[in-house]
Amino acid sequence: MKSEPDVYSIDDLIAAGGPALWEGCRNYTVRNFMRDTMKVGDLAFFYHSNAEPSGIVGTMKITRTGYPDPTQFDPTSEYFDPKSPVDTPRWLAVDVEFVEKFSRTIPLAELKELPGCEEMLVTRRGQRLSVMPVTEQEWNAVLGIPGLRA
DNA sequence: GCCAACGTTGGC
DNA sequence: GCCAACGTTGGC
Repeated sequence: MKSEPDVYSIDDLIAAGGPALWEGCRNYTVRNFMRDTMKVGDLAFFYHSNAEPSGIVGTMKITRTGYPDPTQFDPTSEYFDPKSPVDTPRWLAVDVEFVEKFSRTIPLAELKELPGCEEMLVTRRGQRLSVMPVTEQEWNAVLGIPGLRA
């Protein structure tokens, strides 16, 4: 799950001290992931995009899935969507809870070189989804990097 | 700041 | 329902 750290970083999630709304996704593929694929208890990587460097910074847990994103109905929110019907909300959100912050960022370039992550979606050229699935093999390959928990 | 990739919109 | 134009993402 990607977020620009200038907007919302893993430190912001830590500071939340508990489950936090993962809001503002306005892409139908991501919406469908939130609705159909993500389950309570699932683990996720926290990825900083548009960062220096961009990469994985830690992990979190999904604590609530696929419910209407309240920001779509909030005219004061930058994510307000006046075309979303109140009775059939167009956009969904999930709640996430901080699990772990790594000792360093794992940059995108390192992910591309990491054995077991050759097919990892986030490393694919042109891949712009803010939420995408990770295989167990990829998960284990990242967590197997020495020294992340130093 | 550039630009490739690709999702979305809207005319027809 | 096609597809060109447009907008956004996000690495570099």
